[in-house]
Amino acid sequence: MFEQLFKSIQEKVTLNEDDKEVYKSFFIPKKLRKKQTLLQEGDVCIYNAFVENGILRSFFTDEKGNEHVVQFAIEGWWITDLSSFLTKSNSIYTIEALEDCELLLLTMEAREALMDKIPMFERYQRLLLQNAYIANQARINSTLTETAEEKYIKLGLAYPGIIKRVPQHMIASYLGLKPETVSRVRKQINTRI
Amino acid sequence: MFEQLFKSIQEKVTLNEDDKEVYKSFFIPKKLRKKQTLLQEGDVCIYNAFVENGILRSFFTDEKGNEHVVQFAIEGWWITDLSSFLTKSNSIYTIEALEDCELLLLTMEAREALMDKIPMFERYQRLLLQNAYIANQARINSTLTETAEEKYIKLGLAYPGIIKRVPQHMIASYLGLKPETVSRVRKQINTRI
DNA sequence: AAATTCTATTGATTTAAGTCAACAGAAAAT
DNA sequence: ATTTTCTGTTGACTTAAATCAATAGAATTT
Repeated sequence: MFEQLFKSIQEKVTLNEDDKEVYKSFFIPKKLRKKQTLLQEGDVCIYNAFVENGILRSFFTDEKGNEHVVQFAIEGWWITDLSSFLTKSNSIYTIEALEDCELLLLTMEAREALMDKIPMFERYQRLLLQNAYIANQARINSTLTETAEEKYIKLGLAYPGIIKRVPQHMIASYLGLKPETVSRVRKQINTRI
Repeated sequence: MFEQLFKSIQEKVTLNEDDKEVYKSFFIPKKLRKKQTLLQEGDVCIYNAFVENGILRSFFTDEKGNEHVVQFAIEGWWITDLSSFLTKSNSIYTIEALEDCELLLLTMEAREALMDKIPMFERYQRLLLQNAYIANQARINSTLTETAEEKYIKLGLAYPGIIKRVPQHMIASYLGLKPETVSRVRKQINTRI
């Protein structure tokens, strides 16, 4: 159950056997069936979730009633509404399992206690946040400069696993495109090969 | 010279008089004239800059030769290319003064030493990063859901100081719009009043 | 003071992506 | 097994914003 988590931590900071037991005592294992939610729009996001297995998305609904996918998270990734989690404000996002999932959950209290006990965990968290910030910056640049086709191709290159496992209309939503547009982009790409 | 910095720190964490002297010894004061750059595309970004006075922008140039404004920074804000700064990679961004500026610069070594000496500075930095991450998330959502007019109006509401001090075509660039579009949006808004 | 560059506006036209609608195979639910 | 829902495709048409081009006042530079 903790393989992916320890792998992720070891990629960024040192991790010894004693630490592992501490980690095990702070995370809450949780299974989620496909279509079940970890967070509902309007609720406070009380968990920072690590994905051991499966895939989830976070999304919000705009005033016109359209859903917008904000993030996908597969094995080895974290997912939460950071704003709601940190400030205990009501979330505008829903986090939903797209497949059956195995998660490891961390409450704010557990997170802080863990940072106290294992300083390297604080560094790990900071590195994650830095990477997430840089990735978001790249995503903004992408939406501002690329055509529909470029966006789709780059996503496929960066995260082939996600494009294969997620319905196409959710990929479209993540890219800020309509399903019809993604369908046409794919057709276009295929006829060029 | 340090008023804005101390004000910013005090808004987030505790700050005593001894700390102030430590801070003063680590930051490098730097004046920049309008149009001078703190970072040139292709160079490694070796400074994390705090703006005491003035206004700057960071931007990049895409393959088609179009400039895209990534960030503005006014008094009390930080600006850097975080990716280049952290990984010592060559930056794709240029950081340029839009007015004469007074900056306080922090090298990576000074930043780490400061975090060592003043643990509260690490917390302050983490809080800044969290806020920046949340703001970027909101910006992504905005570009995916809002019309040109909504983007312009919201920017004006959120940062009236920036819209007043920066040429309109840079506002357009920041919003992912063309100058002509912003001009038309403004006309539209005015005729409705 | 004159020349040059920068900035913003407006009009005419184009275009990338959106919208609306119909269809059909795949997957899930009963 | 057979409805029902989900998912992806395609065609016809619309639209928001981009593009191209001309203009002119403001700000800088010389």
